[in-house]
Amino acid sequence: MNRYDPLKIEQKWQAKWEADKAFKATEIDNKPKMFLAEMFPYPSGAGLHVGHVRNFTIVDILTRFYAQQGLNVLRPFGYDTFGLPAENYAIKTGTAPQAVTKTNTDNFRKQAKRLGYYIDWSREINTSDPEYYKWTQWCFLQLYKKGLAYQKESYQWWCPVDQTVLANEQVENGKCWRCGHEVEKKKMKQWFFCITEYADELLDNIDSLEWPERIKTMQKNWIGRSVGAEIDFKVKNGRKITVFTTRPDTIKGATFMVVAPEYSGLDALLTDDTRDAVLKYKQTALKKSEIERQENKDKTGVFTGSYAINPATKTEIPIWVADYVLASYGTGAIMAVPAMDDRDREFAERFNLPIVETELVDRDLYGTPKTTYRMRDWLISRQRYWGCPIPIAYDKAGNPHPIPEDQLPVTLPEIKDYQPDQSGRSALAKATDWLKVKLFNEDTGEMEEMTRETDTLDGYACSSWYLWRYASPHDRQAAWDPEAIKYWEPLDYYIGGDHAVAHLLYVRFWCKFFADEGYLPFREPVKRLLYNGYINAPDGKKMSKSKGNVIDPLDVINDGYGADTLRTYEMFIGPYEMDAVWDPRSVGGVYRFLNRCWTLCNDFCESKTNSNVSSRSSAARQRESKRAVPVATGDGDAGREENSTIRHQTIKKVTTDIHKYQFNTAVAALMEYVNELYKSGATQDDLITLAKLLKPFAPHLASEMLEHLDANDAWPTWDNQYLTSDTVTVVVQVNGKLRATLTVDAAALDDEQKIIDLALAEPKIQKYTTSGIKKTIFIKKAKLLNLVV
RNA sequence: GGGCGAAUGGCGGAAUUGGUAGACGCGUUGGACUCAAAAUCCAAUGGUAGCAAUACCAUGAGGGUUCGAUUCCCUCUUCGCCCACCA
Repeated sequence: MNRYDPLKIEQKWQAKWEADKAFKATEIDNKPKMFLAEMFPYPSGAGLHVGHVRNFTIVDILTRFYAQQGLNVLRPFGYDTFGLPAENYAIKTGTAPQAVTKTNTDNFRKQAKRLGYYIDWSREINTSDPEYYKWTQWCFLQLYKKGLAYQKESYQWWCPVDQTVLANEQVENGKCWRCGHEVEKKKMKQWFFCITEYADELLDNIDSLEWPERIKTMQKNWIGRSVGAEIDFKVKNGRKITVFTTRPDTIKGATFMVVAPEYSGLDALLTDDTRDAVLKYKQTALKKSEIERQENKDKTGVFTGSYAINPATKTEIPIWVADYVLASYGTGAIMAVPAMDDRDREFAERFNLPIVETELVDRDLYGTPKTTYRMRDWLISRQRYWGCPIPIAYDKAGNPHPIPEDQLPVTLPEIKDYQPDQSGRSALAKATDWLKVKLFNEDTGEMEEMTRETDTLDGYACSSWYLWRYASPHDRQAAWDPEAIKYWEPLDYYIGGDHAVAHLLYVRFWCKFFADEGYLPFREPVKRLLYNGYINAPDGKKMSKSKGNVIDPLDVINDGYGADTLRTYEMFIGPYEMDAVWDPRSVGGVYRFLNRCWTLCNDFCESKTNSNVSSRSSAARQRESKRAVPVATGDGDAGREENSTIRHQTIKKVTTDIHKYQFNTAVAALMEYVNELYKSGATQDDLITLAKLLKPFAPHLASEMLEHLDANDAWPTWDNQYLTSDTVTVVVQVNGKLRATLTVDAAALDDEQKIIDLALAEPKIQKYTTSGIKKTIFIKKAKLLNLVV
């Protein structure tokens, strides 16, 4: 007898898949397509972790499920390789990020193959490959041409450790998302993408997406649309202050105004008496870290010395400066209505400002309707080396000029010292030869030596279009091929457990932009999004190197469990969208299940061979009769009809569960099936069905079984006629409590009176019905009778 | 402070257009096989009482609707996530 040897089986099939290029998608086909992808990983030096395996396995199950159903499936793979970890490693060790990236992607590829994933390896992409980032730069230039990539000088989040600015989305609780250090505000000229241009559409389309509600809500919160009005307040010195408010109807209660410390018109409001105090306040406010602002919400502020006229009441109201008003939201100035707004009231009470009850006026009486958003434009400059160079150069006057498209890519120069220079610029500033570029200056009409931009693009820019690159990953003529796009896109399934807001918002933004430019025939890039939960360590805590509680998936495989057990276990661990805790002992349970599948198949094949040999020794026969696993053979076998029911039940359960992404209960159904086959004996049909249903989860073992059984992997279908049985169990309740069950012919369900009579004939029921029956309730669908006494 | 979600045996989790609560797995206990162990196989396994049939209790707590509630409604507790001085 052959033991289940996962390592041997998996090696065999992985070699075969590799040699056959088994998972290559058909380019463009008449067949219906199915395009699936995980959120491509950042290939760290540590290799795949169990979270990757959970994510990739969900994609793999759906991919294989649809492949077995005969669809033309595309499941490519890629690496998000630009970013700080590789660069910081380069600074520390002097190893080029290019080399580190090569090592890490090679390792990721090897490990993904070791897990048996259905990946079209001919479509691998890598964001730091010049062939790829050439087109990232092309995308930038399209946005630039339309004025949606622009430069602006303003206060930005700056991480002093990583020496770079950060997008709003990359500041978490006042700290850098990468290194965790507190961020500061720094006034800098930076590049932005004008995502706010699409704010309304990004918000309005959310409801139409087949995405988890949680993610949709997070995106809505992030965009944060407020509908209100802008109102001009005349200042006594002849200027005006425009405020944004969602409650223009409360204007009569506006008893003072407040501007942010960074408010651009602040200086003009100051008087000689107030100037020193206000400037001192401004300085303190700018130095305050985000953390400090969050911890101390006591209102602070100072009077500017100026007054404005409330256009509704015509009264003079004082203008204050306070840091509870944000420069970056609305106009950076507010009308304060302490009678209506808690923050204004708190401020008024703190500084003894008047609070007057207000009667409401018509919303449009004093202002013009205006909508603002919480979302800001996307800051894309990074003062780092290991990123996609921004294809811009500056002339002598400092004006930016785009690098012509035919000169792309602007490749990263190879350098020796990756440390950013101390002036707040990336290490690229030190690549003196690379910095110089001769370009035609359209302003002067002459060729001119210009200086390249030394900022690189936020990594999120590189991942904002890779889903379209997958359609034609090696296209040298264009970022993506319109014909391939038309066939494959949009993405049918996108699966991940991170990037709920930033990445998923950016991809949607670029999609709408390129749709407007005529490059994409759709406005939403991702039809269905699945968001899987984390896997925590056996101690219930988050896995981390420092805590020493990391489970390495490759260790699990190499300990002898194999990839099939690892994959199936991670699906069985719980609902895919919930966080889960790794339980080493439960891994063994899944291994036992696969072992039982193997044993059933192996015993069946052996007994089939043996039954053709008439000269079996009686000892061999005796040995066999002691074996606990019965094997049903031949069409006339008694177990056959019985198995048809559970076989078809299992097909239905597994198929519908996969459609509902309930992978854990699909595995449970397969376990039940195997348990039943152990009891009643397995026919060839049973085993083929089992292998086919098992294949998305444990593809190596299932392939081996199908080979032994001489069968293909076409997804089985169920026949409803096998799902009904001749007899049914009817539940009999008294006052809603289970008191007895009846076994009756299925036909009897149509005869309510007969069921009642049968129930009343039961001694167990009679015990409870001596006082007479008030009412009977029979639910045919639930096969349930309730007697009310 | 606002929003969303969750709470079921010793553990992970099943089951909801309201209809047999605890599928499946882990763990535990007993047994078979073995010189022995591992592996494998079989059986039992929510709690309390009982030899048993069985009875009562039980889905975070308390109310409500209903013939019937893990499922629907109200109040509360705890935990998780998101947003948070956004005018």
